[in-house]
Amino acid sequence: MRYPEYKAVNYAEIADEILGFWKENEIFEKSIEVREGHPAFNFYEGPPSANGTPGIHHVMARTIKDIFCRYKTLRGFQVKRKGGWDTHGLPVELQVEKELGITKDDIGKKISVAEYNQKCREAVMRFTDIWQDMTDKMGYWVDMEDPYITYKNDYIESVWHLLKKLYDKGLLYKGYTIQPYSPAAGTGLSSHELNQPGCYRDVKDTSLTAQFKVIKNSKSEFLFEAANNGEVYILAWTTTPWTLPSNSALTIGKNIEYALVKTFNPYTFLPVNVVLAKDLIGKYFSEKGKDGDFEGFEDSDKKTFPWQILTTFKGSEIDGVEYEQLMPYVQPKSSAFRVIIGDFVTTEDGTGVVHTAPTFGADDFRVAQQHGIPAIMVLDESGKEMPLVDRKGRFVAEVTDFALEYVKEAYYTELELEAEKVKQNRDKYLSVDERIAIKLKTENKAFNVQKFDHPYPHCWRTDKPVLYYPLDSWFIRTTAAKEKLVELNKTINWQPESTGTGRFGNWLENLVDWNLSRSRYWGTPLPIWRSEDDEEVCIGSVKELLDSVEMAISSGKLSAEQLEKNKAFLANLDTDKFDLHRPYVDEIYLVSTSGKVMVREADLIDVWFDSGAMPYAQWHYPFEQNDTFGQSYPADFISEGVDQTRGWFFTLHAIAGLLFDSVAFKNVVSTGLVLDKNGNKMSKRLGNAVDPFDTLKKYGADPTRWYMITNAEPWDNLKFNADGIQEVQRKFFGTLTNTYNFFALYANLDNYQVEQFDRVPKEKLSELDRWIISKVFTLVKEVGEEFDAYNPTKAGRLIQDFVCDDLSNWYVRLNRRRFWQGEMTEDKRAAYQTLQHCLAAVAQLMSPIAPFYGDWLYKNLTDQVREESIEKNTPFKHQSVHFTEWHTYDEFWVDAELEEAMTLAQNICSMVHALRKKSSLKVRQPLQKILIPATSAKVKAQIEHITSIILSEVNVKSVEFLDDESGILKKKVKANFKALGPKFGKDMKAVADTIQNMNAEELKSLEKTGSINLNGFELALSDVEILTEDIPGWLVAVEGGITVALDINLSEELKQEGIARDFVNRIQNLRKESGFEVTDKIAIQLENTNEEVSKAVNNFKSYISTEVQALELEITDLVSDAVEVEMDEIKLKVKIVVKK
RNA sequence: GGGCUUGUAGCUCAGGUGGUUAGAGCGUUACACUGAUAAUGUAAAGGUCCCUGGUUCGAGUCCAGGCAGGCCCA
Repeated sequence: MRYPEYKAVNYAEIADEILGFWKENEIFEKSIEVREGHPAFNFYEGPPSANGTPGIHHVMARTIKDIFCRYKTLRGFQVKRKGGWDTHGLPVELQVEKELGITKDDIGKKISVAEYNQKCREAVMRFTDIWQDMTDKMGYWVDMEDPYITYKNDYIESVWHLLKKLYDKGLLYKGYTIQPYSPAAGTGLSSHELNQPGCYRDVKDTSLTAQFKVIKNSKSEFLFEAANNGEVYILAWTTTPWTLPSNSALTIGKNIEYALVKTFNPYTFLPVNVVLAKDLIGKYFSEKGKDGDFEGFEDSDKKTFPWQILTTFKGSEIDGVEYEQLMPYVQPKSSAFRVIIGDFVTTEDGTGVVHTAPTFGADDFRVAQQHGIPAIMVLDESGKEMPLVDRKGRFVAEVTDFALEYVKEAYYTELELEAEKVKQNRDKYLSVDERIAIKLKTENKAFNVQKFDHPYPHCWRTDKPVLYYPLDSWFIRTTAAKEKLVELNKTINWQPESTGTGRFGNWLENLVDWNLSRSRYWGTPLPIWRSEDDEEVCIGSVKELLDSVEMAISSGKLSAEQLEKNKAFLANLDTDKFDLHRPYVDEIYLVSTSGKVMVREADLIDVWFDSGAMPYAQWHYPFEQNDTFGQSYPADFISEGVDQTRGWFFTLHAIAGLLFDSVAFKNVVSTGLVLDKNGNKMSKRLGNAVDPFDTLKKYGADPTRWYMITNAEPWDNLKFNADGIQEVQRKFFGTLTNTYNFFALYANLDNYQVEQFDRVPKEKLSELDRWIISKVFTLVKEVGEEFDAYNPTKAGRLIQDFVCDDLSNWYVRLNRRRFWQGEMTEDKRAAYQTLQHCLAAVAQLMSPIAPFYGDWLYKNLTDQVREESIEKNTPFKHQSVHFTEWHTYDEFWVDAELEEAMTLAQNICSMVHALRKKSSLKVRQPLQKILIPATSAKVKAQIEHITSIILSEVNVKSVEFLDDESGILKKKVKANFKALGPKFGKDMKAVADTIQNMNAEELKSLEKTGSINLNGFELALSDVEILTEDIPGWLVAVEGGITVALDINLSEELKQEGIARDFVNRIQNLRKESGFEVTDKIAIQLENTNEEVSKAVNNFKSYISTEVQALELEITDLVSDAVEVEMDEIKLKVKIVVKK
């Protein structure tokens, strides 16, 4: 047997078998070797973290990566893919803490930093085996033998090198971010700590709506005009009045509707004009006072405040309007006090205007930075900038009225409160907030003051309220390169495009500096050492570090203990204890040029920097393998989830743009989420997560991959439903396997072997052969285009449609006879060659998506000619489909006319089937003819080409064309709106009516001359569609401009043939039931029970005999041991025996 | 709250540049085929194209505003 035949296939077993073949023969390694010397296609693997087990979404993500790497290999590129592991970061720490039952506070107490980090190091690689296993089983090719690992010293060294380069360019600096801070504990809190239960508590604070006085200039003029040159104020609300001395901007929403309202200040009763969001007017003004009496207010009881809307406008119209500083204790360094636009402004409470103090709010800080607004700062005793509140939570001396007072009452002890009360000379202590409110009220700067209940975060250690406070942080000055990053992004091919222009593009447009600092333990340490006098050094390599340590040791400036620590560090050099992590690097003491001791800045860096550094650090650039780096940079292709847009995609882009003036990747596919079948997010907690191993085992990798890719475009979310995989199995893989089996069955019987040289020439192929080959070439072209455009979904769907519709359902079905009948003729060889060609092409085209099955199919088809092919250097010389070169595209074989004609044939057959159905004429009953009105010479010619196909498919004797002159045709005319639209526009209805009512004469004239003028409309032939229909006495179907009429009259001859065919059918069934071999010859005896049947059998004796391979066919009066067979209403008695 | 994205048949999805009758597969129902047969074919039923406005002779498609789901950010 040349071609393996399969009874039932199990796709998981195929995958296992091929996986074994790959491993044994090192197919992956060879797929790279065979492209040695070819151009490289660079792929970067985004490192997963192995501290958790892989999920089904990883199968999805990795399938995408695999597809394009395999595709590019087929296209002749060498595609190296180095794997990697992301090993640092908070999730690892949290996992370790959970396992050890400790919290961050215990680190350094219950467990040493060294032990803790050791635990992290172990935990993070714990599941690598499982990952490896999944990688194998899903058929993802990536080099896991020699992956990059972000915690390795070499990797860290490369990261340090990059940081140093940034430092040298002045792009790495120490600044601050606004973080939750507990003045009582003197420490910052992570958002994780803030989310502990019980941290948010309801408190009653003084809330204040302040009046910010607008300065009149060109931007604000329209407000003053509307206010008749009265004073204009912008209202802004805050629950933290103590931040008002630090105000430097007002933030509004660009699309929010604001109003200018004329009224009186409720405390000073002075006339004012105030700006606030229109939707919030109801919160400040009573309905009673609307358009009230302004004149009489002075003399009224002043309980009802009249108000009136003077004008309304969008936020964008007051963008940039300037105002006077509200509490001018400290002046900013540059121009401030402007209205700016922010995306976080709401109209849920307040005034729709946010008082912005960059030192005390994260939003405030960000939006101020984006708009170049300075923070209000003072200098401390050492000359460093600090906010108006110190680290203990007290106002600085410059805020004279409240100097050294705590901004929150809760920070005072009982005793201190008592003392303050005395100092204030009041019955009751009034908080800073309350006294600020009083002060502003008297200055005509407060519009509303009231108590306000709201949840506020508290420190879990001290139970005292938290402040949002600027804390030291290291930053990368990404804003300095914003323009460049935006420009570079425009050269990247994003799939889908909207992620690049929208999500990523907008992110770049609103870029803020990258906060690199993390106050943690397990991560890449920031390689910066600082002295107390702010002398600092950034270390860019291990050698530099060692040199610096040596210098420090010999400087004589270190204490005995420091000296000892340094020596201990050096002692570990060249041992496996040498480690660039904490705590070891913390125990290194360097000495500055001026002779001061420098200690390491305690921060770790953002893990995203680790992964963004992989193009360089994976090769230990620039310390090793600089050539490899150079050749593999930048990446041609990367792919990760869309959630990485601001993660890995950004960090790759930022580092490349800042340091290398380059993109890091040229093409990127961002993939959507894998949801459960109901569209819910998968989570282990909810138990709706799909286990990838179960899925791969149950359905096989190929159908799973195929399903994921063809069901939805990868950037859409996928509703994962295993039923869908089953459908793919049945529909696509089942059909393809059947088609192969069909080929194998007959090829083996005929002893047919793939012919690579002696191809039957094109002109000797049948129409169907030429058609399917034309289809294959078209398919090759289109699939290639889709893969090139990084759209695997469309590629897969094209392949699937070809296999199911064109190859199996049309080509094979219509050609079965050629395979099973007769000797090996040229025509039969042509059929084998054609089918083999199609199957081999499909094996290759599908192999990027279904790598196991593609290889399996390829091997089944070609293993037998491997040696000969190697000898003669032909395409099938390759051991695996993954080494082959992409199917050539040759116009010579493409015949668009024929493809069109065949579509016509398919439509006509479908219509005839429908007609038969209507009159219950089964296909076995031959009919005399079909009539097709030939509306054009072209259609007629096309149909003539494929007549025989139609006739045999629908079992009709002949096709006749009807031409115009016959007079049988009734024509109908329809408007062609597409053509008429541009010509007649508004008159469309009238024109359509005119066309509808055209009479036969007019239509004839239009057809003859090509134009006609009706009701003043000049119509061309192309402006209408002419249809024919209704042929009296015939069954007629009309579809897409083609009309088919079926003659349903049955002659005696046709009836008999129908019976003969039925008879053949029953005999074939009998053969099969009796278990005869396909090749067995038989003898038939039929009992003469029905005259009509006997007559038909007699008349069609030779036809029947050929069909059922009967050597004898006898009709007798009595057949012993006959079997009873039903044929419609007739009961037959027949007997068949094998005849040797 | 902002950015991006999705919404078409019971389910999963197609529907360049607007064109009057919106398609496919699965599922359902009916029928057919029976030398690919634990396959296969044909047909039918099934639609408020998320909603409301607008532009247009004409909107699933373009515009505006909503609603609902998702992701990221806050």
